[in-house]
Amino acid sequence: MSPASTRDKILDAAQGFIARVGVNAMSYKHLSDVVGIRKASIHHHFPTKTDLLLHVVQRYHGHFMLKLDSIMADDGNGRARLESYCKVFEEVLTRGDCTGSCPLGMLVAEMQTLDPKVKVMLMQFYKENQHRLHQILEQGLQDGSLHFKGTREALGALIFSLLQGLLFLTRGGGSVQMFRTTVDQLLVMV
Amino acid sequence: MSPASTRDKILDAAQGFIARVGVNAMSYKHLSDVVGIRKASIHHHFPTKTDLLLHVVQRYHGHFMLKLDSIMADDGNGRARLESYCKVFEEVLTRGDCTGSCPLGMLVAEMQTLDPKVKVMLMQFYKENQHRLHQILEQGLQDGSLHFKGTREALGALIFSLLQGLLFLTRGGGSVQMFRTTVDQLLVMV
DNA sequence: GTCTATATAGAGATAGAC
DNA sequence: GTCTATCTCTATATAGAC
Repeated sequence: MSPASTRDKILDAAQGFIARVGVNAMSYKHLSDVVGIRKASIHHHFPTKTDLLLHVVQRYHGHFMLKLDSIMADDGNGRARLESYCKVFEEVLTRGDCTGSCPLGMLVAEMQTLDPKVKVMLMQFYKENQHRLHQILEQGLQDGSLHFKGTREALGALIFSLLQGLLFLTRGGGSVQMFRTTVDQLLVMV
Repeated sequence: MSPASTRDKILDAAQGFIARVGVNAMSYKHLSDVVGIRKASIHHHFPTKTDLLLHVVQRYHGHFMLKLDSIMADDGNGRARLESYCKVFEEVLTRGDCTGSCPLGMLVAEMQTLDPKVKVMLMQFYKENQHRLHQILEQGLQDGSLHFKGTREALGALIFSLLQGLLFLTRGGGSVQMFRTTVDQLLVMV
């Protein structure tokens, strides 16, 4: 891996804390301890917590969408793409120390305490996920690899809610195995 | 409604804050403002935040299970009971100022920052929900009102994750309507 | 049970030297 | 860019009077 800049180290640390304990339990002191520089130096890179948050969200959003775009570019029918989509969420769980969830999901949970600018970005994340899911589900209907009653919209909302909920609950005593089992259950139902 | 004791008012206020903003964004000052007594008086009833948390969880757990038990006592087939089960979650959303989610779901999200005693109670809540769901799904299979592939366990985990995830995401720009639509989608798939 | 007052620690943030 | 030092505010929690 390429040597990360201090700025990136801070973003990495912040993203990890948010995923594990949430924004409101993360402090500049915590970041300072992990990154190895003083609090004031963190403030040099990100003057306020909202600044930091905006950049964490933006970066994560970008990386996540790149992954989804690569799924959409792959060969494969709708079902294969839906499986890949779920796999992206599983990787969120298995990467790192396995205690985290999706940092943006965590921020949605704490949304009432955030700057409106962050809220807007979080809603955009939701919207773009829905868009990709609609495409995948539509394709699956067309190529006959997916079968379901109801609308793409409703099933898309169901799938995204399920995956985010799973990430939350898995940390409460759950395991990657439980995550997989539940996703498999979804896949036998479509 | 019966006149609530100060103790109950504190628990009500705490539960509301947890559901809306989480434990880590809730302070004794906030509670003091809502209940109308001083911080020190809150400490008289609940010396530490963990004490308060334990009682909030215990009370909510009790009330929730009473509701589920009344569902299990009603007449009705498996499908009707599953609909009632989902309705209990919808009521969490529509009650009060509509910005909250399940306080225990929120605590699960913040689990890494909590006292181990609270964690144990949260896992118990999950376990008992799973137990009720297994019963409902089994009954639905027996009486022919529900049809699904896979196991009761996997579908139970899916349903609970979905409902908790929905409560989280609905607050991020969602509505009760979206909650209902998604639950309806679940119900046409079983 | 509720109050005032206080202790102690930590938060986010800024000024200015190097 | 990083540091020391400091400001201001808020957090949890306790002591002791009424």
